Amino acid sequence: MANRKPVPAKQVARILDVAALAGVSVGTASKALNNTGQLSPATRERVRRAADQLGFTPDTRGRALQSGRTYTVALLTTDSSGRFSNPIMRGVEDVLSAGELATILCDTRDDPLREQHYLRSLVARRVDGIVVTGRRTEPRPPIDVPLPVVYALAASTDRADTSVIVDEQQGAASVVDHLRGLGRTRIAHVTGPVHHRSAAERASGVVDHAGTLFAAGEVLFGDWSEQWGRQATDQLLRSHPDLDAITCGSDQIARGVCDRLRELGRSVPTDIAVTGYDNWPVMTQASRPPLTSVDLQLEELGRQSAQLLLDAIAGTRRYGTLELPTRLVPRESTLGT
Amino acid sequence: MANRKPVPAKQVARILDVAALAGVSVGTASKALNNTGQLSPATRERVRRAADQLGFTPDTRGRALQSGRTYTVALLTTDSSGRFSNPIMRGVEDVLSAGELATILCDTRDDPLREQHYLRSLVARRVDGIVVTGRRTEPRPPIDVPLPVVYALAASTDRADTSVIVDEQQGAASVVDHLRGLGRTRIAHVTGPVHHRSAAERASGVVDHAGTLFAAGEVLFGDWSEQWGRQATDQLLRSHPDLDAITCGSDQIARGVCDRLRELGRSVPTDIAVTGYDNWPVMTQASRPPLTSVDLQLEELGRQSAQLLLDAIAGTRRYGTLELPTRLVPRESTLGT
DNA sequence: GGAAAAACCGCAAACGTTTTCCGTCCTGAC
DNA sequence: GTCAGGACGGAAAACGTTTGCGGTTTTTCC
Repeated sequence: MANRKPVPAKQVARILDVAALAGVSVGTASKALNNTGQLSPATRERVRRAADQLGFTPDTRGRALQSGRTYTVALLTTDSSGRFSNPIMRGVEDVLSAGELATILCDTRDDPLREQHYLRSLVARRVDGIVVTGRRTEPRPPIDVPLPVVYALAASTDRADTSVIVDEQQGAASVVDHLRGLGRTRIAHVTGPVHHRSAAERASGVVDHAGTLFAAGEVLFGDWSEQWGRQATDQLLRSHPDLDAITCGSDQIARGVCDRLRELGRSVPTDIAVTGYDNWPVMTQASRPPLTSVDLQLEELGRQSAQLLLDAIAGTRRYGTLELPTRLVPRESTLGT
Repeated sequence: MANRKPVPAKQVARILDVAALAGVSVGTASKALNNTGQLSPATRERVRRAADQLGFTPDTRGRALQSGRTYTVALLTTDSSGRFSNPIMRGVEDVLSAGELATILCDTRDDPLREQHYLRSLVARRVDGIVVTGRRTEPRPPIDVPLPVVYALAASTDRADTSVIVDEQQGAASVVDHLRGLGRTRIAHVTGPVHHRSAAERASGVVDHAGTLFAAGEVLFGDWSEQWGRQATDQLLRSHPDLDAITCGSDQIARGVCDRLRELGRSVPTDIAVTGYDNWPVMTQASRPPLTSVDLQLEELGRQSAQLLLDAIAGTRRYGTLELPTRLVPRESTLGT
């Protein structure tokens, strides 16, 4: 880590250089490379050769200025951990990179000042559109920019905005259906803080869909930790010793439940089946036994969001909220070995 | 999700509009807004007012074309999970967003074709520079672009390139020092695959630095799972029943070790102290007891990388590899309660 | 062989900035 | 009253591309 040298001034080829080498005008060169206008096949080929020879790549800055589009979109997220925004980002990129769009990542860290800063910067850059996402599913106030926007995972509070979210009720229902199919008839539910929208929705989904199969009196709200899963297990077994299934609002809670049941000598799933939620591999795989869980299909959510954003950019905007289905992933914690 | 309306044609103000409103030429307007040239305070103020009134934000496209810089850099990563690249990204953003630079995220998913695709796109965009990172620490082949590049976490195989990596040896040594300070004298090490560079480096760091305190005969290589941690614990207790500390190459392994020790009725840390590595909160916090671990300081690594990239862009490039220190985070698994 | 039509290609404007250079006006000194 | 110099602001080029229009050449047809 010592010596310093000046960076050599790299000269990249411009279309002017290509045109000169091919012996044509820049306009002609442009047409040749973009397969537009009417040119003889011979000149087209000659220009292409020249471009190859010089390693020419058209400067998107010029193109952006001319076309009015930057072929850039931004992902604005509050989820620093990336637990949720990473899969969404992958889905978004999937769709966008096919269309030669690039994605700028802006992590607001839940700081309104940072958010404002980023928005100004993005508007200055004339990005083609913005995908807004978060780590929680509570609806959020819309952002105020003269650009197409799609809200992913957390809907906009303005119902007229375009939002794509997860159908939590359906996810919870699929868990209940799964357990019913396995003959379970006395179901409980343990989840996170009552004021978390996802906790509340998953809980009501389970309770509503289970009907008389819900045998635990009430849902146990706590936090998203394994610790709480263990504690809740004790509570449940004391108040309702005859349970044969415990559904959880997250994989962490479910893992705590499994751990505690094992410590108490109760077999999962023979005595009691356990289900998680989120399908977080690091939890579902490491749990003993591995957890049946609900996959949020966030990559698909990202893809859909990106597609809607592209539509909005193209001028055909869809208004309102789109709810996407989840996918149940059965594992040993309900199926056994 | 039904009706479709055409998006109204949003007209954003150009500097021409500002100039017209202020009654000056565009050149003058530019100077007024950028505090350059020599203008009377009165005109300067008049132009500013006009800009405010129109909500004018200068179009970075024009600026980029004129200045030769795009004020955009890319983070090229192979780490889809984001486990490592997320903190690095945060650090990078920290430094870059202060300079009004934006960060494009490119996830290659370990696919050389995708990587090529992204590189072409980035060169076409004339980004100012690229930070290359990965989820593993093995040195990687350099990328071939006419741009400043900094390699973060995984160094370039070309030693003349600029790389910023973690000093794994130092991290391992700090664990040993910690245990020695607590009076532990019979230390073992359990880690991941032998052909993983980070596993090998951490292992040799522990062995070399522990000297005669290393009492386990040899390092146990396996995989990065809790399962392996549990299994290795059995092996170790059989072969070396008198151990008083087990150091692990990852937090997952360490958690497995703790779980198994508890199942066997051995107290952590009274009987045996346990340490992890990576300081992954979801593991260190959830483990019983919480894990003493080594923090990789990835955010700092991101900041340093970004700073070196800025230097390179400015023309003062530093060649070679910079190794950053880690930070030991003591918790109950060595300290007790 | 001539005219009409088609094929081909160049010119110049346009996108939105910044910056250099130059002209005009004013001030003040002699 | 003239001139030098400074203060101020405008005109135009430059960045790199795309595209509409018009001009020139070639082909086609009678």
